[in-house]
Amino acid sequence: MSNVRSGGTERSYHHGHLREALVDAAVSAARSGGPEAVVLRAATRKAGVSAGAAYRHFADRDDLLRAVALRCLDHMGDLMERRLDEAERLLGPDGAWRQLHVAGRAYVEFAINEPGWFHTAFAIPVEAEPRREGGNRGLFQILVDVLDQLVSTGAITPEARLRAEYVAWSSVHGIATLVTGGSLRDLPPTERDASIDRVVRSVTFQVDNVENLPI
Amino acid sequence: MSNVRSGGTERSYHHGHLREALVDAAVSAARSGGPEAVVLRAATRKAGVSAGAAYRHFADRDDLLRAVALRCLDHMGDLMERRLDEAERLLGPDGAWRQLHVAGRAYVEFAINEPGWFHTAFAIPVEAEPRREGGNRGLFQILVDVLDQLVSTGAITPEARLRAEYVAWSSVHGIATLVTGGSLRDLPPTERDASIDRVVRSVTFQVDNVENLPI
DNA sequence: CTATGATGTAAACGGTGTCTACATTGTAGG
DNA sequence: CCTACAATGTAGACACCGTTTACATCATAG
Repeated sequence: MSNVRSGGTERSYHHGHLREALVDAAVSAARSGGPEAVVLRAATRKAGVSAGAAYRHFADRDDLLRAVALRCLDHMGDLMERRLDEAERLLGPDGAWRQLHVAGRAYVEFAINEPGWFHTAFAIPVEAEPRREGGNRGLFQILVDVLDQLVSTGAITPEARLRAEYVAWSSVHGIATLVTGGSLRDLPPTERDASIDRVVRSVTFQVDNVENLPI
Repeated sequence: MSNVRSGGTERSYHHGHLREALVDAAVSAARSGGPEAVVLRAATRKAGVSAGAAYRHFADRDDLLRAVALRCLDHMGDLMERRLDEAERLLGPDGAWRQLHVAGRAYVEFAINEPGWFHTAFAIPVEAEPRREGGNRGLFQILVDVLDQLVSTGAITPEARLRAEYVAWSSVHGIATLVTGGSLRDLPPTERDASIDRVVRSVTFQVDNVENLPI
């Protein structure tokens, strides 16, 4: 069990932490190259192990990709938790609205600063809600909590709360994907940021209003 | 020039319409398999031609993928034009709002009925606005036109028009990707449809309101 | 009718995911 | 303490992929 000495490259026949080593390598590759950069053989090479060894820990490439996607989602959740913590915590409806806004901005911030990880996070479907390893609640749960607070502070009615997660998530996820590699990928940065701001702000109206449709 | 007789499989040394044949094959594969199913060698095989022949018409695989993506975007534009034509054409603001709604629904309808094509359409960046081959205006232009009508009919103010394409597109594109293969991929169909409806309807408020933000 | 450019072929290269038969090792039970 | 077994890693193969190169065939302009 004591073969992976930090500082020495020697290792016995068994690696010891191969699974993590493979995920580490793949996550690092995905950071710059996105999901396409998650390649089994490259990961085993970086871990100093033969190609077949990977199959002792993953069923196939998609299985590795899923593990990598989970890590990316974790990083994303971490940033969102951090941004929510940093935001001064107003009480009442204004505070709840502010949280929704901060969460949305953090989502897009992550996508822009870590496009490789962002695209990898959504490159493959991942089980509904596998137990979080890290300390964060997970993207969807964060959103749910924020929206619930909107109701409990009286900012919106329970009717408006219905399916509000889909509405909010769609907007933010949409602008994030369009702006990072999507059709809006080469908007001038200032125009890009203004658009993001406009979208994130407009989520308010999507969530708030629920009647009086002109159609 | 007369070697590809419909009905006979014989063909002379030169194919005649190889480029189109390759795109056809790849588009057909993408329909069921998405962008991953666009593979050069498979396309050449289906066209009855050697692998290298593809490089007389495409610089590399991505070049073929781009051509396929263009065709997918075309199909998408066709559906949207059709749905807009079918919708009874009210005059004034109500008609303009209705057009926006119909366009949004058609976008998501295409994504759900042709997920392979939908994902392929956005799998690779395609030049800003390459001249449309087909009869349709292209996704972005359709959206722009619809939004412009919102202004000209007095449905919204010119200030609300600013960057409205990003707002509307984000919502619709977001729900479309989340629901087809994304994190919302296995929502029960009725819940899924209700969510889509909620999102598309809420675009109205995003576009309409532009002030009085609670934050 | 012939030279030339366009188009297709054959064969090879390195890379990939995946499988199978085998080698090594940690460890639980005698 | 030893040994059988389960876990883990290796070597080598297979089929497939994208891409390149040298060559073959053909349509057509002059």
